[in-house]
Amino acid sequence: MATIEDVARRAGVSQSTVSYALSGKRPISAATRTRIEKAIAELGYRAHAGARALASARTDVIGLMAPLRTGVDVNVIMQFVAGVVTGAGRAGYDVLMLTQDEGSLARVTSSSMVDALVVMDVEDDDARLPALQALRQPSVLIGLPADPHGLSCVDLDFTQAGASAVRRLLAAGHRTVALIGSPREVVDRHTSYAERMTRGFVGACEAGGATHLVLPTPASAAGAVASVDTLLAQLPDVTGVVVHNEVALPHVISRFRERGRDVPGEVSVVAVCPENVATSLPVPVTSIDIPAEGIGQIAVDMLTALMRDPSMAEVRLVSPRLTERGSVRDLG
Amino acid sequence: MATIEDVARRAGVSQSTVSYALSGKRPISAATRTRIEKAIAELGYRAHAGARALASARTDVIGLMAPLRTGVDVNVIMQFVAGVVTGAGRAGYDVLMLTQDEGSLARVTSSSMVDALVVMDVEDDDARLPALQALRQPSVLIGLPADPHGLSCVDLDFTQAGASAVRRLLAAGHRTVALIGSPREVVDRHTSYAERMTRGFVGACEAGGATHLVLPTPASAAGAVASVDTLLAQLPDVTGVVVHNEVALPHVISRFRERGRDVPGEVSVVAVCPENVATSLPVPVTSIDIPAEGIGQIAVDMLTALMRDPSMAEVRLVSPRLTERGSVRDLG
DNA sequence: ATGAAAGCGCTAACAG
DNA sequence: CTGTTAGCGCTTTCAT
Repeated sequence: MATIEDVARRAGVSQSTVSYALSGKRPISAATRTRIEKAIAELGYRAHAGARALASARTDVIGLMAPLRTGVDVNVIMQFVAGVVTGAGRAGYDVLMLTQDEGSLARVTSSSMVDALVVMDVEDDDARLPALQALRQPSVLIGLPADPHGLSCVDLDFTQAGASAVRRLLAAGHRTVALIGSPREVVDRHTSYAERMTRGFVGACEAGGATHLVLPTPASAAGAVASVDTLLAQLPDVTGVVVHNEVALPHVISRFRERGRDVPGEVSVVAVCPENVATSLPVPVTSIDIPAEGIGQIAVDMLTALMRDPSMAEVRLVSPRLTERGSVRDLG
Repeated sequence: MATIEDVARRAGVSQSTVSYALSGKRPISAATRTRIEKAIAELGYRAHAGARALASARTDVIGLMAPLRTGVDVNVIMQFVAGVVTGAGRAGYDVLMLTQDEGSLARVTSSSMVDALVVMDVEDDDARLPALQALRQPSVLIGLPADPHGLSCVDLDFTQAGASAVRRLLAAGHRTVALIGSPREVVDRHTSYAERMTRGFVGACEAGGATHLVLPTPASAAGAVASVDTLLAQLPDVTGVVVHNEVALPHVISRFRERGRDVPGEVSVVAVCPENVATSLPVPVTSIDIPAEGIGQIAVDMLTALMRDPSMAEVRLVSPRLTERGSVRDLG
């Protein structure tokens, strides 16, 4: 591998001139710049990342802690990851994947492997928050803990999403509604989005005087079937359902039909899921989009802002937008 | 951040002694070792990754090129990624996520950001192969190109899987069968697993004298419905179906039922998908498991072997295993 | 506008 | 068993 010294020699300049030509941190005459660029091209030179990191105390790498575990919706996760990776690429960063364990956080930060962190799957009272806050490197959470500890956060406003879905059903005249939500294990570890979704749902139901039921549901066809059956047993006159469980969604709809309740004839459905899921079902479903890829990119933007100015911490909640696709029937 | 020199001073030894104590590359007396460990603990010392990489020419980072694009099955992808990340963690490596573009490959290798590479979503005649082969860093492909170019490869033996699924149906007396396969765009770019699956399927059908049809199918409910309808139109007396499309699978089954063909009463199904997908459907499905996570880990094992001895290149095809779950009916 | 040179923190030869 | 020291390749002052 060619070094910066090889380039300098070939271009007939000093190392520092090459370095400055590369970084643009001081003016270089057009003639010199041309010779340097030529030498770089001829040698196929690329700065050694380790050497650069050692000298500059920057790695241009972002750590990404993503839940590679079950229960969470892999499809949504992948979209977040894709957003972070492409956003990072655009900003000149690479992405180091970290596992969920506490140890990897300390390891990559204290060995200076990463300049910053994106943390997903945040719990309401997340154990990692104090550690993150104490770090030299800035971090952005995808999710919203009960107490952000001064950390930057970004997420869809799930409270609003839950409320908005309910209000859509109420406006259509529905008075008995249910939430088919995240799997029990996700709820049990107080994952931020599940809590907020439930709060928004319940709050709007109570405000609107609607009879309601919340059903944590496994991310599987069998789980969806079981939840629908439970729902029909406990709330036989249910007419409106909010589904915040991408895997269950199609099976929820087909189970209602198997049980003789047409969608949207007898039961109206509002989903909270990525747009591509809502549109690729046999029947298009009215939904609130989870703009996962966009949020991933916003997370990176916030991170670069923080690296420029560490005082820029903020909480950003993306407002939900409901798209009509005809799966809600007006009882009016 | 504490440096190795801080540790050395505090322990009353030289830098190199600390370094050797850490690497275990030469014997250290118990007493010294204890003092060093104490100093490390007290200072919370961690070696600077960049400095280490510069001095040792190793980063302990593996690059992972995964398809964050549509068409491929995100669920399966995530399982591969999870396998690579956990396998890497176990072997003492971190994982750098790379996007699919040609450029990122050259960038991370020539700047010495990674020691080795795992490449997913390999196409039959993949454009990246010559570049990979020319690299200083070893690489392992998940998938099997037409010509491996001397590179290491690992994958499920999809040819066998396709053949085995067909033979199961033939053994049960089925004579008219179809393959509901990967999306058109995946097939069109000659993705290795899709090609091999089709070959195995068609080969076994021809060998067994079965009437057959191959239907590339979008990874969506709507796509599944369309494929079933097409199938019933073109091959009305079909009795056996092989499904190699995880997203479509549940919708294929329910569409058959909607069209009056019970599964497995009228139509038998063999799926090729991860085990958790086959078992979490309303009706368990006889399937050939794609051991994605295991293959990801094997890829890392092969990589560490290659780093020890670059001449260890090999192609490993994991033999498919069919698990009965009752979705194939014996026609006697 | 350019050069010389001092580190950045670690590893691994070389020397005992 | 331990210490001394020469780099690894780059960035960035300090000079000019």
